[in-house]
Amino acid sequence: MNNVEILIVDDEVQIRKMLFITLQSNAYKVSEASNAKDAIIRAANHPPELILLDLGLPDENGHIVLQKLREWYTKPIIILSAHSSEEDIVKALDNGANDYLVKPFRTGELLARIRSVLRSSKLEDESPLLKFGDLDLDLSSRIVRKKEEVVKLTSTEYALFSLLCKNDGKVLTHHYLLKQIWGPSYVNESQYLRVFIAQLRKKIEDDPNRPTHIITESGVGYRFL
Amino acid sequence: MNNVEILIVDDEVQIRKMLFITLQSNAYKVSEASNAKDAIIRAANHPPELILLDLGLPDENGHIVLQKLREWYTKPIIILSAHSSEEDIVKALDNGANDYLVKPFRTGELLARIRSVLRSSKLEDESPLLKFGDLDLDLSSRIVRKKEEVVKLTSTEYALFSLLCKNDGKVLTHHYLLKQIWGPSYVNESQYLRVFIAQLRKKIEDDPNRPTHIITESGVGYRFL
DNA sequence: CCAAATCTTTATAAAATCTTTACAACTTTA
DNA sequence: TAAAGTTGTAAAGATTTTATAAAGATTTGG
Repeated sequence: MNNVEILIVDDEVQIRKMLFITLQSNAYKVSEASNAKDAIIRAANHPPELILLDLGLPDENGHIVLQKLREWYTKPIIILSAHSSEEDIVKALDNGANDYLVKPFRTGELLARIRSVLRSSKLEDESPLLKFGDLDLDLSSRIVRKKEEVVKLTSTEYALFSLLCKNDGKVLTHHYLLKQIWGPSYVNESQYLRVFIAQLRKKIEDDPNRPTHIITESGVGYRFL
Repeated sequence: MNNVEILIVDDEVQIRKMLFITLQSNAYKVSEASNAKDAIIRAANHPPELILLDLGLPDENGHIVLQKLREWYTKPIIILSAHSSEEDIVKALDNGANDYLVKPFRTGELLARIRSVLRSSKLEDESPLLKFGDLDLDLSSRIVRKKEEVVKLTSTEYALFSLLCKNDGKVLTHHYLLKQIWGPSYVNESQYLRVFIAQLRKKIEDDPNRPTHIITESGVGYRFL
């Protein structure tokens, strides 16, 4: 489950069911509405990341529903419609729809279009943040924190630290670390590693003499916890 | 003329001509490329607001062209293709295309889809006033203030400053900054960056010798706070 | 066209980082 | 537990990277 919620708005039960299964099996969180009124209430109460909107609703014209939603809802809306007339398509897009798919559509294409609009609507919300006890590593902004305090690392120290973090729990061999950080021709320069591990421990361990994060596996390599 | 520039990439002269007329009569500024190489050069030299990309180019596979563009080009790309297979559509959308239209398409729909992607791409970078301590940046009027006083920046200085502001907190690499500000062929001219960073610091830092806003990440790049 | 502004290039100083050395401390193994 | 092998640490030296000023080249605006 990637925690992205999608609201399906369609009056036909079979289509809702089909969409529900498709989306859920692709790790989306799904909610449903079968008419315009319900759709607007649900969207308002618990705004989803994306709305799939059928234009042919029983209680209100789909274009009106779209306009009402767009008065305040800024996230993507994809139209699903049985009508393929240019007039409908242009009107929907100009009313703020992000995409328009004509029924029947191919599920692969629907999923790709969902990924596409979600991608471009994604501002900066998710920065992959790794947490290890009192240590945080933000990969996108390249920031390491210890107890909320930013720790200043040189580029080599950061490369080593992030590599250890990305493989937390695993033992990384000297050979592997040297190859990844310094390159294949440095695989025998174990002393580099010792110097940099010591520097890292000084910066991130409470007591560098009794490390709890960077563990030595004698004769093999290091492990990050 | 609304000053929005669109780059048409298609090898067929008739289609280019048709698109040119359609777009120009709808107040877009239009440039053209008839092959992959030319397209990439044009997009790099003078990045348009949107690219219409035909997948069937003579000199290179369209999907590859799309990938190459997406390495650095962040604005919308709409694919125009004679192929309607689900495989092509999904692949293009997952490679970063914002929309996919199958030829022959209706011009009204094309224009509506152009408006749609331009609209959502505009939403992203519109946060009128950015504030960072004693610094203000108004993106729409291009005005920078330090303690209410307007700071006069040259266009290159402004480009650099606003790029840093828009990514505050993150480390931006030399490579990235050079590519964004000066273009892909300047990625090794690190000295430019040093000169302009120094000029910016003179203008916006209280003490340029002890910068608090533009932070050097040695060996990597710069970070704005 | 000229003058001012801006950008590019060069030179050099300063700072930060990396590499190497020497030796101390720890682990493993017999 | 002693010897051998491995790892840790500090600090000096070497190298790389960055900062800055200023001169030359180019562009821009009047």
